[in-house]
Amino acid sequence: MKAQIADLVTQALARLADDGVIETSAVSTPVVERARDPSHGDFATNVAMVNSKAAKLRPRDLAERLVAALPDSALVAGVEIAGPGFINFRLTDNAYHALVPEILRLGHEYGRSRLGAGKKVQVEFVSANPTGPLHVGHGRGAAYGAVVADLLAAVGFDVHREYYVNDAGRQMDILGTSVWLRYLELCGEAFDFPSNGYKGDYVWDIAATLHREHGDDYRHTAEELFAGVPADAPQGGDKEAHIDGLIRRAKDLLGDNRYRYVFELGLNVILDDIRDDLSLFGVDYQEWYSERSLVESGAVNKAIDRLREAGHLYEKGGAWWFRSTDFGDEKDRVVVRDNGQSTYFASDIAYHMEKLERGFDRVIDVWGADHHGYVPRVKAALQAMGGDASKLDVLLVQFAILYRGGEKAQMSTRSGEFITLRELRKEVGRDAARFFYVMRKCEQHMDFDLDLAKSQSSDNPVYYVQYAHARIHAVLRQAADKLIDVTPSEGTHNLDRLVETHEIDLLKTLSRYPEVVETAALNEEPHQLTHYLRDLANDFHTYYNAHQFLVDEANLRDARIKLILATREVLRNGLNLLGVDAPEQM
RNA sequence: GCGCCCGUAGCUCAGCUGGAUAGAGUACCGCCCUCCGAAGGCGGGGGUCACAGGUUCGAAUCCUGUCGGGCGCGCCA
Repeated sequence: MKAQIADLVTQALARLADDGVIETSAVSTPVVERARDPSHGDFATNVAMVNSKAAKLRPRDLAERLVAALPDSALVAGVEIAGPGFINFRLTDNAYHALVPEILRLGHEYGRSRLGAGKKVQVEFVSANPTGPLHVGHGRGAAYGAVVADLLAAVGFDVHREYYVNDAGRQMDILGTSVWLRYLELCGEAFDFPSNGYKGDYVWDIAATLHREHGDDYRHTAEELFAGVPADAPQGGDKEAHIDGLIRRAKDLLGDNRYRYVFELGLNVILDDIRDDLSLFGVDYQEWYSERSLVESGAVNKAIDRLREAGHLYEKGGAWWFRSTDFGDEKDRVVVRDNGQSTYFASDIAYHMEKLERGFDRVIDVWGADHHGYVPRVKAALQAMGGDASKLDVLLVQFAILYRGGEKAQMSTRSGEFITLRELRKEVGRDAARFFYVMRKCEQHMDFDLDLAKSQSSDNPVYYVQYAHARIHAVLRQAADKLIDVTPSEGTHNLDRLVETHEIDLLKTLSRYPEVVETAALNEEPHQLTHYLRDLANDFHTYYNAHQFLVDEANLRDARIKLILATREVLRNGLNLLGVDAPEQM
């Protein structure tokens, strides 16, 4: 609808250009916006003000010339010049009526477009280390990334959702060793658990599985275990040196195969849990990309060699450094440690290079805001390797602070650990969690009110929107009870009966939906959709209160039923994009 | 100290990338079910857009500085 108005303006501009009033080259593409104030009509454009200099006319004079040059359109009921030179368009009711059969015909396609023209976009999100269950901090990134991906798909991009699995590296060794240590405790060995080990209950669970299935096969004595290991922090030592020592002992005592078995047991159990958790949260991926596969395929070493050959590496203190400061980073970064191990950053260089090589037109990373300092070095590496760093966009998601009873609730009361995503889902439900997480723009710190998310009242925006959908179904059920046929008539039949203010307002809101999806997608702003759906639900509830739908007069009833069926369609489409259920009953 | 993000109604937040008189929800007060679900609707009060400059026809929005809050500045990931 907006595009149709913009088209009229473009034609008017072209006419003026033909007449030599303005130079074609100077004409900027017209910006047509929804009028904020109803008294300004439905759409407004500022072209006259923007182009007044190029036309050497005062804005209002140019506006008059433009209005005179506008082609006739059945959509437009009136055009006015207002304020400093705005051109306001008022549409006919018929223009809105025509929308209803279009929405009913398009169904779940209404709001979708081919704007993205099938361009390949990768969205990588969550990518939490598989060293424990997802907690609520990951939840926002999960919900946000999933909706951004779905929005991009809705406007015609070819979207590839990916989870980068950090299954290599020191943290995973710490996990594997933690599992083995808990296993040894189950075998009856007594010792102090390392202060830097993973202490969550889930580690016990994995260890118990190992013990149940393999008895004492993996047992070694505590004395063997701690032989030559530096002291832990509580004993006046260093916790990092202590855990590294234990990892070394685990590898030595178990040998490659058995160590790997324990390591993979821990990895697989946790990864399965994460997959399951995300799937129940309505988050699905096309690919789970393994960091270890990058290491084992040699891609990481290849990336390092490539940087070295291009002269971007230097040796200092036994380590290899990437001169990222050449590309705007604050300081240089280590890619190979003095012990010969490549860093996480080295894997990430290889990974991001590989993303570009896979042929994505655009690569989106969704990261927690605490990683923001990491962005310049990744972009620096891509540049250094000759990649197009502008294809990479990193979207930073701020933390969500949970509140319960007005108090901060970051810790789980039971375990004393961070509240898991699973616990959140159980407490407030998937729909509320998904909706709340994307209600705010990502760079905004968010207060997540658990009590509100749980409440089944109009205060709760999720219920408010879902209720509008359920209410429409209640009307249809009511019609069925009264044996009223609600099959909509063809095309625009009877729609000229929709003349009430509430009806036109609702139609206008319905017409906005494709624009909302488009801007929400292109700006990666799911919150625009949540706000829109609240508006739409509000328009519907207001209408519902003001007018009866199942009236005796068949033609009017048909028109109203068609309108609420169209409303149902848009509510459902919008909620679907958010990963929220559209219930028929509540 | 340096870098990134954020300061808008009592509270939680929008504000369509520079437009017209700054908007919602919530909370507070007052109304509305003989009527399709009151999980709803209507009305009311409430603002120095943190502060100070600058850019221009026009600034909550852009630039600079100050103040306040969050995060980051590892041979961790």
